[in-house]
Amino acid sequence: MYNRPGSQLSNGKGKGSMKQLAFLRQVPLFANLTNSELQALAADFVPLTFRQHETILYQGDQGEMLYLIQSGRVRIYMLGEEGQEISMRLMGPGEVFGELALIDDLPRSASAVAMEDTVVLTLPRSAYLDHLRRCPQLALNFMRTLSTRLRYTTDQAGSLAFLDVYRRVARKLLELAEGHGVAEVEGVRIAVPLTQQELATMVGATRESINKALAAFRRQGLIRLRRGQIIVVDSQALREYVT
Amino acid sequence: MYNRPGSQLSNGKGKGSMKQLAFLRQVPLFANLTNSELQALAADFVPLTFRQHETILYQGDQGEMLYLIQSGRVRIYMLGEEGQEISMRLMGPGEVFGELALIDDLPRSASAVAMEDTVVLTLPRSAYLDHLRRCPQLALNFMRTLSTRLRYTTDQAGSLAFLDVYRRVARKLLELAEGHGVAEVEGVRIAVPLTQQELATMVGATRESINKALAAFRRQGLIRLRRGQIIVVDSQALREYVT
DNA sequence: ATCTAACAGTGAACTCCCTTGCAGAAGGAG
DNA sequence: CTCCTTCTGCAAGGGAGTTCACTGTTAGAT
Repeated sequence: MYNRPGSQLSNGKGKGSMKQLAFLRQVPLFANLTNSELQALAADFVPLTFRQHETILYQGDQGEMLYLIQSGRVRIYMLGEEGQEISMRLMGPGEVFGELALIDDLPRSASAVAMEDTVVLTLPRSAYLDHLRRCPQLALNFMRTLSTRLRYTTDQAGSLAFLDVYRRVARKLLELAEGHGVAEVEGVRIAVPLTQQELATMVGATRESINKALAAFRRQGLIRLRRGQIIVVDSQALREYVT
Repeated sequence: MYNRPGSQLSNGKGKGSMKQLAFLRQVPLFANLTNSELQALAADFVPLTFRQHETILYQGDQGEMLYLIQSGRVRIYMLGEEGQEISMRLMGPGEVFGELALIDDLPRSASAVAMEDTVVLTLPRSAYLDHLRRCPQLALNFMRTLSTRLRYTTDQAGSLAFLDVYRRVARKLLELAEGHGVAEVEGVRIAVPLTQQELATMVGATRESINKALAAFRRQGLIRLRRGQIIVVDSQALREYVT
């Protein structure tokens, strides 16, 4: 775009475009795109803001948007027959959700809720398909994203089938520390406000079972607990526990 | 390459190409491709034959091939720490596996075994990537395939988390009847030789639990059992049971 | 400053399912 | 035909995890 003066970049949508572009460039889905491709994408994005605990999209709805998290955290979950939740994934900035419904045109398979105040960039279905058609690199990235997701989900199913609750909790803690952790003096703090109930939905167990597992890990000095906060002290020991 | 007349279609590999093309055309992954695109693909496929119970690929291996089932059935499964199996899916003619490793270059996440004598068409990684680049329709189809798989896997994880063994069995029976069933006088026969042990790995339970569930369903007249064969008599009642 | 709702911690009873163990039936190999 | 292996069918016992019931704690509202 820098070789096309007076671009549409500085129009209404494009506020803070330089920063925006820098952000988009580091999103895996948009890796290795040319400047003009990125700018074309950026022009179509519409930001939306959600408060903590607000629902972004509902399971069963028709899917018309792709969502990219700019800031905040989003939890994706499914609802069982009797209202039980199971969380499929927990996402942060740079991650994308809502893509499936765009491709196969089926209703949304899960709901999405903001865990904190969150800003998402939305891209309408038709625009996304357009870009996919025009930009082979984007298509390739998208396949890679889907592959990654597929491996992750498969893995999750595997751990539900193989592991007991304690191990599933340990595993999830490590995953959360890896993906949403910040290093501190005590250890790696999981930087998402997370109730035991929510953690329970992520490993497919009850809140009480999670409480027991966490208490055990705390007694062994593997983790430290604050209200709504978990600090992984000895990730090595946790890792060994899972094995 | 594909617009070069006197194509390499009728060379060594292309034996029975008319039939081959007809087969490829009905594979979802290759839907809506032009003749020349299909022929280009067909020229790169190499058929391989596997006997019943032979392993086609091993979890942990490096993935260099895409597999398309021409005839037979293939079961995909993962191995747990202590050698326990969990089956991820059961596939028949026209279905594709081994695609993930092609895209993200990671080791195979699961093993594949032939449930019957099976013929697969294999496509080398580089050839597939080539075709993906050249043929946008193929790329789109591939995304759709991945989407479908992702929904399926997510669903599986959900049922592991939500449902008890009886319901999981009922659900799996319906799915098998749908995907691999043949209509008969008694009901829909599941046309895959399937031991209770294998069924157990598909729902994440023990062989004994499966036996109990099947016996219960048989007593209620929902299914009929032969050795290695299951006939779904009352699929409606089964469906209601799951709910 | 107090009240209230949501969150965290724990124990007892119960339940589903796994484990263990065994016996009968069916199929393939010799 | 007979042996041996694999598959199927049960049942008692045990254990991991859920359900239920309750108390203590903390944040946020009034």
